[in-house]
Parts: sequence; C-alpha cells; structure tokens
Amino acid sequence: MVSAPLDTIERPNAAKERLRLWIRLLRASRLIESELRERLKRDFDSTLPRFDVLAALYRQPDGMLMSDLSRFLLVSNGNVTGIVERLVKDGLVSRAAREGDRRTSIVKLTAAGERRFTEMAAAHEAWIEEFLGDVSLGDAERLSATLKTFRSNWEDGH
Amino acid sequence: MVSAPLDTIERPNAAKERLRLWIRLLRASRLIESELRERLKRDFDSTLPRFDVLAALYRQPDGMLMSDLSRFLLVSNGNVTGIVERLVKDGLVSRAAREGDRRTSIVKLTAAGERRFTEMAAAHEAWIEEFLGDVSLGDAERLSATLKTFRSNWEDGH
DNA sequence: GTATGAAATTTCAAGGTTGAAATATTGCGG
DNA sequence: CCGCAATATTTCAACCTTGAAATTTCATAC
Repeated sequence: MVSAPLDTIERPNAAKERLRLWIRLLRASRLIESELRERLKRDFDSTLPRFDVLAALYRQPDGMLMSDLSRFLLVSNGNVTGIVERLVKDGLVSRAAREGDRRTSIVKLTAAGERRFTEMAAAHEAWIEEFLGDVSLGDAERLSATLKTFRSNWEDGH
Repeated sequence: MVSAPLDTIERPNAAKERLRLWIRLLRASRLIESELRERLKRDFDSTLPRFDVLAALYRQPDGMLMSDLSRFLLVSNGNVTGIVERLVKDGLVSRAAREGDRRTSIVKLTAAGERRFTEMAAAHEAWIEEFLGDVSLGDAERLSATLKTFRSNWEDGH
C-alpha cells in the first residue's frame, strides 16, 4: 500500500489558505506602494518606476543596456524607453553611444542622478522602516525566506 | 541605569532585513500579478482591475456605489469610473438610478456578469494554487497572519 | 558582398492609475 | 426659500504598462 502524495494529505483548506495569503500579499504591497508613490511625489517630485530605474543603475556603475533594465525590473522594453526618456530630460541619467553596436546605448546615472538617488534611497529606507517596523526580525526573516523560496521555484519552472 | 528601547536592542540588521522583506514582497506580487494579467487576457479577454470589480460586486448582491467600490478596492474614484464604464459596455455590470439621490447610482452584476465571474473565479483559484502550491500550509498561515497584523497596525495608525 | 534572420530598441494603441479641478446634487442653518 | 458647505461623481492631464508591429543594426551563410 503506497501512501498518497503529500499534497493530498494536507488539510483540505490548504488551497484556501494560500488564496488568502495571495490576497493579503497583494493588499499589503498595494498599501505600501501607494504610500511610497505619494511620498516620492511629495518629497522628490518623482515616481516609483523612476526610483526603480535609478536604483538599478546605482548598482551598476558601468551602466546598463535598455534590455538589461527591462529584464532586471521585470517590465516591458517599451516601458523602459519612456521612463529613461524622462530621467534623461531631468538630467539624472545619460545615454552614451556604444561603438561596435549602434543598436544599443549605455544608460548611466549622471552625477546629479547619483546625488539624487542617495537622497531618495535614505528616505526610502526610513519609510520602509516606518511601515514595517512592527514586523519582528524573526517574522521578517521567515517571510523573506518563504518568498525567496517561492520565487526560486517559480523561476525554475518558467 | 535604564535599558534602551526595544528596537535599539534588536540586532542592528533588523531594518535591513525588513527592507529585504519589502523588496521580495514587491517582486513576488509583481510576478504573480503579471502572470495573472496575462492569463486573464488570454482566457477571458479581461484584466485584473475588471476582475477585482466583478469580485467586489459578487460579494454584494444588492450592489455598491462608485465610492463603495473605490474605498473597498483602494483605488481612486476617477479610476473606478473608467473600469465600470467598460464593464457596462461589455454587459457584465449595470448601473441603476437611485431615487432620493440623483448624484449616485447602484452598480450591480448582470446575470451575464455573474456567470462570467464564477468562471473567472474558478480559473483564478486554480492559478493561485498553481503559483503558490509549493508554499506549505504552515508557512501560508504564518505569512498570512504576519501580513494581517501588519495591515491592522497600519490602518490603526492612518 | 548580399540576402536574410536575429537582436535591440522604439513606436503605438488601449487600458490602468492618480490627484486635482469641475459638476451636480443634497442637506441645512437662518 | 436661499445660500452654502458637504457629498458623490466625472473629467482631465500626466504618467505607467503591456504586447504587437515597425525600425534599425548586426551577424552569418552562401
């Protein structure tokens, strides 16, 4: 007599519990995102997508291609075009031609962009601490680990 | 000699851990959202915001005002106007005048909308189970509880 | 060298999102 | 009744987002 696979042994409401988890996950991230959006606008006249691009570029001082940004940020190519366009107009980001391949150009933070980003990043960290400060270190570690596992499994399968 | 407040006793990387938690939370919900969006489009020629509105109305057979929807879904008033407009055009939702107050109208699912929603909801549940099936029941409960606590604290303070 | 397919990017239409301003209606104090 | 603040909603400009089509450049087989 073989045993049933693990998932049929789970209490029958496991699926319901995971559905509830998704709904709460979504609501939590929307709450935080909307508060972040509001404050980025208020304090820096900026937006979350712009902040994301600056953060990505900050980690790569040698610059990134448009497609690098798109892949890293999980947004479409066409989307990146518009956001970078506006950041260039604001003087926070530069695009330099790349010899050897005229299809691409390297996107980098300007000095102003780097200054700007460090200000925004400091505020951002403080805000997150304000929002999530009540989550204990232990809970944060557990949650974080679960989400990491989820994402690894996801990306292996897709 | 008094002791320092609790949060200064925590290991100094607690803030970093919570920041990491936020980043993973955001990435996880974006991954899932984007997969859901794609499938709603593919299988039902619909969108996540439309699904959200249908779900809200399904829970309230007597109908909701525009402002009820806006409050419940955490999106702006103007936003709801457009989404409901399109759902009406699709015949999934109706708006009925309300005597006694000509500013408002009651938004309800039509019979077609109800049929449509139950199809979508079944697919939605299966998809979430597909995405999150690897999260154990225990983890799901813990995570869910943490997120619920976070939201309660948040909403008390804001 | 030249077609031709691959790769990187841009353009575009449709929709979602916000916050602020504009409209319409109600309710109420005087 | 009349004015006027409060309430419910719509309109609007600006931005974000996607997926598909168009464009440009590269690389390679012939």
